[in-house]
Amino acid sequence: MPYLGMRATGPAFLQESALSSSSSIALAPMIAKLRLHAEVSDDDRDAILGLPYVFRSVDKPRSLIRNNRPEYCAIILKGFAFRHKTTRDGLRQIVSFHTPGQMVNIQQLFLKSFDHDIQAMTKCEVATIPTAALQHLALSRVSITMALVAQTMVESSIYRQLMLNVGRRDARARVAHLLCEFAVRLGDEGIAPGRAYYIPMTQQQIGDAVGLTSIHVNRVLRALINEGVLSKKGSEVRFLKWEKLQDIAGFNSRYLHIANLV
Amino acid sequence: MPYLGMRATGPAFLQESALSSSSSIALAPMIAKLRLHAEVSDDDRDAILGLPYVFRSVDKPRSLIRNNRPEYCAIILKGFAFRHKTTRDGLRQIVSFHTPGQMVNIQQLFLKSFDHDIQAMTKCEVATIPTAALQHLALSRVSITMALVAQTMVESSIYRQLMLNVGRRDARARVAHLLCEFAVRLGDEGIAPGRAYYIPMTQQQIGDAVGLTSIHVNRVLRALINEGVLSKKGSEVRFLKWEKLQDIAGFNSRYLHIANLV
DNA sequence: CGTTATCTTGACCGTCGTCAAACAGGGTGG
DNA sequence: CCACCCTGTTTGACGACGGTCAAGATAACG
Repeated sequence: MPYLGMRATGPAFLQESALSSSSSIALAPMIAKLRLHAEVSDDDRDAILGLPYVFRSVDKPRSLIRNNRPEYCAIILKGFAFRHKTTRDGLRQIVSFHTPGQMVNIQQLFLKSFDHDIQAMTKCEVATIPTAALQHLALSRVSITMALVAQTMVESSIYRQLMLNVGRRDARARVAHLLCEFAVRLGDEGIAPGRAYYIPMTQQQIGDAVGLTSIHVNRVLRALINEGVLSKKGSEVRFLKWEKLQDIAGFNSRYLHIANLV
Repeated sequence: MPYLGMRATGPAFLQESALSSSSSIALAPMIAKLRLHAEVSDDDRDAILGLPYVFRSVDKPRSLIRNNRPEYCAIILKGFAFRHKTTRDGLRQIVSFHTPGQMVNIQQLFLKSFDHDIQAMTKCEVATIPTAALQHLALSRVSITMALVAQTMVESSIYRQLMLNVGRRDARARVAHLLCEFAVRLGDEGIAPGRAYYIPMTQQQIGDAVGLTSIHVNRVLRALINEGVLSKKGSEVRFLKWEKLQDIAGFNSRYLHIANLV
């Protein structure tokens, strides 16, 4: 049975357990993310770190959230996840990717129903916070609400950019753009041509994100590799010609609203 | 020179003028929209109605906002507008449509830069509220903040749905889905087969919204009309076979989070 | 070491884009 | 009131980008 600071061992479900609110640094990634787009005072930080939560671990192909349990909000502490929707006949569209520190279902604080799903791309460590506690915090500390909202505003901006890609660019640019975004979101200090980035996406997932089949994603990636723009070994990607990749993608990081990049 | 409650006569720019905060019902559409997704108490309503604003009128192909003026937030009182981005080489993607009562640039309250544009689809009447006044209101009345955020959450949900359409459905379904969404957003009380809906979009705009060329949009619309699914005379659209249109689109209004529809 | 997921490649085909030209409609000015 | 735009719609011919199907090669994993 999971409890504060201890990994859940059973199936990847949130099991009932006593919640503690003693301050801990487990939620620190959340602070770091919030500070990318808003001011977070030390008081705010402490209030967040003092939130009650349950720690759990979710294995790869499983859902981070459960639609029938709106009373918990999930924060990724480690690993990657993606948000996706599906059509009636099973076609999937990935609409966003999530990295450590992000709260993946804030909308539960504001909307009644949850109409999509969030899956772990890698093994994930997740903190689950009771929605009620979060609501209380949001009401009592407006600055935290503002920071959370700023984060969702950035997510919206990323949605808009992805829409432009999927709707108006060709396959090559779409794939290149996705890689550019990942590179910038993962590497805080500029892109080094030789450095390896861990991008654990299957070609199927890339296709689902940019509206292509995995087969065509493969053709595009092969071409980029043959041209020496990037190299790839498993999930390790190296950006050999970063400028050229950005050019192919029509990429400009402005839409990510990362303060120290603008 | 525009002043409270009076139409601006000059070019469609916000001219400087004295701001009044005497309560007026001009902002009432905003209340109505907020109440679609959140509780708005009478006190909150009065606080919103008491906001200072400048009334102005924007003609069809012009921008509702000016990127260099983040100190004002715009609310549509009458008319339609759309939000769009463009690639380097001029390809346009419309990412959302906006109807009366919506604040089109709340993100200015949270993010520094504004990386896209909002244009009037029809002649629009707009109220422009000083960002500072709105910020003050948001800080002092958390419930209003919550209502505004709920609205942006719904907008995000619409983004995700559009992404699914553009990324994973064929042209026929995409166009049908766009029409379904408009019908539901415009008609509050269900879709009457004979009723005319005013949908003032060019086929070029439909294409820009769903990632198609205007030419192909035309082919799809022609087909739908020939099959008797809908009829169209100028901007007047009639949904003759509403069930069938929904079926073609794979449409389900859940993602719009309209309370009385769920 | 076997089993399964993922990647890779080729051949073929369809949806949708491109190009071009004609047509309708609504506003403006003579 | 008609001529004349300009914008938007409509249609056809043609081609390409990317999907589909199928099969084999690699890599991941228990």
